[in-house]
Amino acid sequence: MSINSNAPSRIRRTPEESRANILAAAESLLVAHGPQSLRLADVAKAAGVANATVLHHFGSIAAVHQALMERMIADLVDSILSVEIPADAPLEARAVGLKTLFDAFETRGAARLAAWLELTGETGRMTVVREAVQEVAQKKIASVGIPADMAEDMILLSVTLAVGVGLFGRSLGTLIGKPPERARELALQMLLANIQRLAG
Amino acid sequence: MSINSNAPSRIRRTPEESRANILAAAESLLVAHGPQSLRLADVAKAAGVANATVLHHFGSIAAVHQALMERMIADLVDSILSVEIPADAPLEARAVGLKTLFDAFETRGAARLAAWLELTGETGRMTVVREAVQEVAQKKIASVGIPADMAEDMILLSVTLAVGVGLFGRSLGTLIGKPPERARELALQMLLANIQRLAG
DNA sequence: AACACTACTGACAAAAATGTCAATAAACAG
DNA sequence: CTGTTTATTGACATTTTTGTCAGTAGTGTT
Repeated sequence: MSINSNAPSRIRRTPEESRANILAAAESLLVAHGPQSLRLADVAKAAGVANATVLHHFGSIAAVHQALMERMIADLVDSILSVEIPADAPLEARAVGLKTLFDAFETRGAARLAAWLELTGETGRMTVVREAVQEVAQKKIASVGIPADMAEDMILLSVTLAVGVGLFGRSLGTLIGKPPERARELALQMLLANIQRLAG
Repeated sequence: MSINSNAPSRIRRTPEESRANILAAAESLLVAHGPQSLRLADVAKAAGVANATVLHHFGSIAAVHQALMERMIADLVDSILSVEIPADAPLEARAVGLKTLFDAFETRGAARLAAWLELTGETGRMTVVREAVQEVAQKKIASVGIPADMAEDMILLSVTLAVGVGLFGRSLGTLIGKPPERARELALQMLLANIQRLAG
């Protein structure tokens, strides 16, 4: 009846794999249960390793938090920079680009990351995001003929709204008896109409 | 040299005063330093009482959290219900009403409360808000001639955006090199333009 | 096969946070 | 002034969470 009699009693990973595994577990905990569930024991359990293993790779639970913030911010910056706006089709193209940006922030993970950073006062960590946003504003949106200044305003507005939608859209929608995606729909409609009003 | 020789060495309050004092301290902690600073010792220190005093009045620190949520939600509901829309002046009146609603949620305290509830999964507590929102949608906005359905959409959108602004507006604005109030300005502009587009 | 390296772990120690309790003192009634 | 009530508190106990350490077990090398 012995199954896998020669299976290793421990999984041994490279340090990079281990760190990645632990951070992935922590991220899903953050998204599913909030920051208060990022305790050492919870993270270790979710990652399927012993408490001591987490400390072996990160030194402290606070270091896990920091690494998680940085990892999620890096992901966010990547998706911001992936915004592409073809130079030919004018208005629809802008809409698509802004929608990509919106999507990047409206992701449950990103919205919760932002809330976490804000509530813990770690806003300073997001300076990386600033550079990404400015690059998109200047190089990509401006190339379509919108002044960088106005582009930055649009992005500021989009991101604020996107995070709001990502954090509260679903629960707020169902709270007042609407389908969960309603807030998202309305937000995108308003945002696109706003582009037309300002730049159209 | 003895100053106030017969001053009481302890302050003795009524139970209601004590609870109010503690909750006020907790609220300012929440707004200034986030939910993770709502520890027993921190709350007691901020309120100027001993740890045991907090427990005497609330039984547990979790009960303090619950009471704080309920108090802040009640305040929020009050300010929602204070939305008044005079029946005569049509469009500007709608704008003023929506702005009041926006302000109620954009308050730093309310936005942080919402984020706190969301991150801790206590969304269910906000059913009281639902009733307030629906009352405003039906009785007050609808009386100006906008269908309750559309009014609810507008409110959903306003609240989502307002919370986003309240939470991230300032730090996000300064992050990308704008004045801190910029996000708020832009949000209100867009919201009002949206009213005109849909109902004007 | 023997060895070195180190990721991994359980058992334990330390620290932090929460909660208990008996004693104290403010307010008030008689 | 005396007694009763109870909000308040310091000292202590308990629980929770984090961190340490010495030993174990995979993986690659000789």
